[in-house]
Amino acid sequence: MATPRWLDETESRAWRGHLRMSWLLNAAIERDLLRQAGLSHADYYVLASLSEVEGGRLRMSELADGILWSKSRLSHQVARMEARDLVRREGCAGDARGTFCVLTPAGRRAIEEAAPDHVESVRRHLLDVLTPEQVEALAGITTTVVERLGGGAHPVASCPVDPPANRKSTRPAPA
Amino acid sequence: MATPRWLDETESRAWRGHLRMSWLLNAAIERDLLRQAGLSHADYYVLASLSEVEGGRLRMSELADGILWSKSRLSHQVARMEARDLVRREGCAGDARGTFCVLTPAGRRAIEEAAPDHVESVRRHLLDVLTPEQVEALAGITTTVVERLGGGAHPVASCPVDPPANRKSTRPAPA
DNA sequence: AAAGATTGACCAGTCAATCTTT
DNA sequence: AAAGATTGACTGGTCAATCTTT
Repeated sequence: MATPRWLDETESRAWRGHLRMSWLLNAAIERDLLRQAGLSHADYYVLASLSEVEGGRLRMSELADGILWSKSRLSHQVARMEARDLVRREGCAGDARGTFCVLTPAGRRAIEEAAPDHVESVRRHLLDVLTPEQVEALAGITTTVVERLGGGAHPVASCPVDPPANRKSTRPAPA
Repeated sequence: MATPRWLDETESRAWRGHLRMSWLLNAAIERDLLRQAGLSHADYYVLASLSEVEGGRLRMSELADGILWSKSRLSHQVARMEARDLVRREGCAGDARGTFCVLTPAGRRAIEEAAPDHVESVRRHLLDVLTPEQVEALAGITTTVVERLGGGAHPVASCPVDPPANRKSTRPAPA
């Protein structure tokens, strides 16, 4: 086995920095979300995904693929959310194996109320701290890495972290 | 409440990209580490931190601060690792409240064997996929964000993800 | 047998309570 | 009372097994 190519100083800052940043960023945003909206990040992912599609309904597997979760994890999560009346499960006509996960009115309300603060939180902790060039660089970096890691198979319902519905809303495209 | 400033396309790519990248990267590296060395990422953090300090020993609180964990989490983790003979706990002369976490010979061996593959893994999934400019940009971005998030209070024992000891080793500075 | 989904047992992490030493 | 650390109960996630429909 050849002698390993250890990380140089910049590489080390990039890797360790990434680890710390992920950890701290996640903690900060989770904290904000919980305090302001009573939602976990996981809740938000699910609600946001549903809010972005026509009818607020998605097959369990589509939803799971979209947010890169295992079916099992999603089942557990949805069970809990169902108990809180944020989503509801419905059988799937045509393919009796399938199950739809559907946004309830309360779920819709929850995500729409949560979104503005959440976006603000993401800005405060990440985007507004960086220069526009850095934001662009981050977009490029993550796109490249994600493609390589096979997350390139893009999510059915786009990603989970957006503001609410892009559809019926009168809001400017929130992307 | 003012109308929220939704994310534009680049911002959205940066934020969602970060989320996906973190998730996928963590999964890939954890998988490699487990397969190649039988260690979890958490194990690696602890072992790496210890391997980087004189004597392979650190107070529990210092160790916890270094890797941004709660004392509670570290206690549980160390208890499990102690059972596997990777670390050992020792009382602290002088301050009887304190506890040292000490690398065992087996623990030292484990981290030293794991490190080369781990570094290779980090390169394969992240660093080698990026241009040198991107690596530098990532270092800059993460440094900025981490400082803002207060993780700026730098770790006592540096960060957790390095190759083994920088000290007695004959290796070129790996950090 | 494969796809869609759920379940239960188990493991890891969090939170609040506790204990000891300073 | 504060600092250092541990413990136990609870929550969330993983893995393997299961069940139904295709």
